[in-house]
Amino acid sequence: MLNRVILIGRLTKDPELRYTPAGVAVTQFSLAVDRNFKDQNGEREADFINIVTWRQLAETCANYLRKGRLTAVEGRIQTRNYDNAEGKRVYVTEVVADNVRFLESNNSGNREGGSNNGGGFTREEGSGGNFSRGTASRGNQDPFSDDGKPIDISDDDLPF
Amino acid sequence: MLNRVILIGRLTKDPELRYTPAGVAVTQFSLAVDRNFKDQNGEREADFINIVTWRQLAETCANYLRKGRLTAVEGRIQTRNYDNAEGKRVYVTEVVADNVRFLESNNSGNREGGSNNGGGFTREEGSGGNFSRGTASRGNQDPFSDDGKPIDISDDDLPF
Amino acid sequence: MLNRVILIGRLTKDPELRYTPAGVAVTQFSLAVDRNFKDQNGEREADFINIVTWRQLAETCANYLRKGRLTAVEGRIQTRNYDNAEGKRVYVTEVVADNVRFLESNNSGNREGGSNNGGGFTREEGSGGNFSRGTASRGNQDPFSDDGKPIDISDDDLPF
Amino acid sequence: MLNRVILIGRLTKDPELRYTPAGVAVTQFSLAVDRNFKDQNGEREADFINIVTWRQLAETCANYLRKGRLTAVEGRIQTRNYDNAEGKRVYVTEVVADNVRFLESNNSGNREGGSNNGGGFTREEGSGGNFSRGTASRGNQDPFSDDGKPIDISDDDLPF
DNA sequence: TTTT
DNA sequence: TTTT
Repeated sequence: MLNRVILIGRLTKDPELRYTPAGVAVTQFSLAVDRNFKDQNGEREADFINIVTWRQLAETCANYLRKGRLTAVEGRIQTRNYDNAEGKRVYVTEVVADNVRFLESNNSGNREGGSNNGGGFTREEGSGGNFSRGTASRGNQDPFSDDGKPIDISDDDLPF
Repeated sequence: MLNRVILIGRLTKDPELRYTPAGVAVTQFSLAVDRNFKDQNGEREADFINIVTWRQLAETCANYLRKGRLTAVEGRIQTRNYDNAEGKRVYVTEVVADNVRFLESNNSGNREGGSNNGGGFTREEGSGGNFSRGTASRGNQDPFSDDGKPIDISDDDLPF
Repeated sequence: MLNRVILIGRLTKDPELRYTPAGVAVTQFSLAVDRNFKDQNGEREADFINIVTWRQLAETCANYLRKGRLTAVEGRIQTRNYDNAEGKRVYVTEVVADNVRFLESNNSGNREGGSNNGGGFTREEGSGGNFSRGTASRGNQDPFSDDGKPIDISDDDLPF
Repeated sequence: MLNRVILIGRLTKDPELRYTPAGVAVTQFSLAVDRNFKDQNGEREADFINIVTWRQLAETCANYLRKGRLTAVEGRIQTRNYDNAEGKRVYVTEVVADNVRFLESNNSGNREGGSNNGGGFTREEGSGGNFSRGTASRGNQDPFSDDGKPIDISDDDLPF
């Protein structure tokens, strides 16, 4: 049907890049999104929302996002469940992102070092996908290039 | 910061209306949102997303939504956690709705009986809120009347 | 950067399907979206929003949407301008849709005749696109299949 | 029905604050939103989208937004029309914002001078609105305080 | 009438 | 140029 989410918040940690057995890149991170209102103690709370990205977008996120960075995420809510070690069913709700925007430059001398002059963005690529797999280095002069959409990866591929 | 969700799906059950100790109405339901793609078996899966509504919107949802109804929901993602009976921390992710749209009329002879000629909607009221509490009956001839962020300014007022 | 629109409203007329000189399908229609508030006379006004769809999505819209149908549209706002016959510059703002959802079935005995059991949808396909061109007949048993995104068509292609 | 827009872009000029005859503040500005794809010449174009804000939000925008600032806007598409000096009907499509987020601090020594440590935001207040009118000075130590749709209910109130 |  |  229709399922659309747009968030702006800050990463609670550096993103984690993994690969499925089939070599597909997956990056996860959590976004702290401050609420627009204060609680009864006058404190502004936040929602901590788990984000998942796939393939090229996963690699770009792993390369350019860092803890604390202000970031915009567009995607859809996904629910899934699995049985944990104790045999109990665990329900997971997360946002599968297909568009991520870096709202702050990487000016600190971290490994990427790049200065992104005013907001990089990246979208999940089309399904025709000759995307690089099995490696986090894109060797692309402009990490914020563009593209389309889709998802042809089964949940069975998930490494988590 | 910014946190916006828009969903269209069908209720998996009738909604559940409760009241807080302070008498505030809360309605919960789950929306099945079909995915736009098929899994590896060619099956179209769905995401099951928990929705929470408060106050007058909660009462309207309890009165007019039913299992299976096609429904649009607008709101924000909320995360919270609590310790369950076994002392384990449970993490919850849900959508707090502030706008719900009934996309199908209640034509079947159920208790509401109302025919909503082409799509009712309802919005959460402002915070000033002298909302009715402690009762599910609104006694309003048109449940799909107004709401929310009105703008009581005529176009004639425009300085441009 | 980021540019996302989601609308639910009713078509003010039947959609219009055209083709660019290069044979690319384009469908336009206008959506009447009722406002959530009433004006100073107690009347509920509407916004009339122009929608454009391309390629396969254009053909599906032309085939299945009709005047008055309740429809959900997801896309982005586009602005463009051109000089009209009198040499005056005209500014256009419209929504380029990449996801359209038919919220009402085609139950009346119109040419499509199809009953869409509870909400069809369709998304713009990926760029790999071997989409049919030059014809409005899709000959597809399921018009509500899925797909990805992109747009590799220049504005010069526009037939309007 | 449903009408939601979310944009991230840069102001093309300083915002313009005006007042209606009744003394209601209105601020207008235009947002340049870069497209996610390049045109046939390999150039990245932008959409130039007109934004309108009302009342307190208008005054905050006038005080804190400046040309070139990266800004997030949430609102709805509005269409209206009027007859111009030559008696020709002019059609206008614009976004009425109810939530604006300043994604860059005002670090340059401009009149506001404020450093907004990581993103200010502001929401349109509820309709109950005893908003200040007829003046642009808010006299508020923190212009990025809260507002909008608060929920004054503690988690302890939850019946589940 | 367009921003970095 | 506007829908139910």
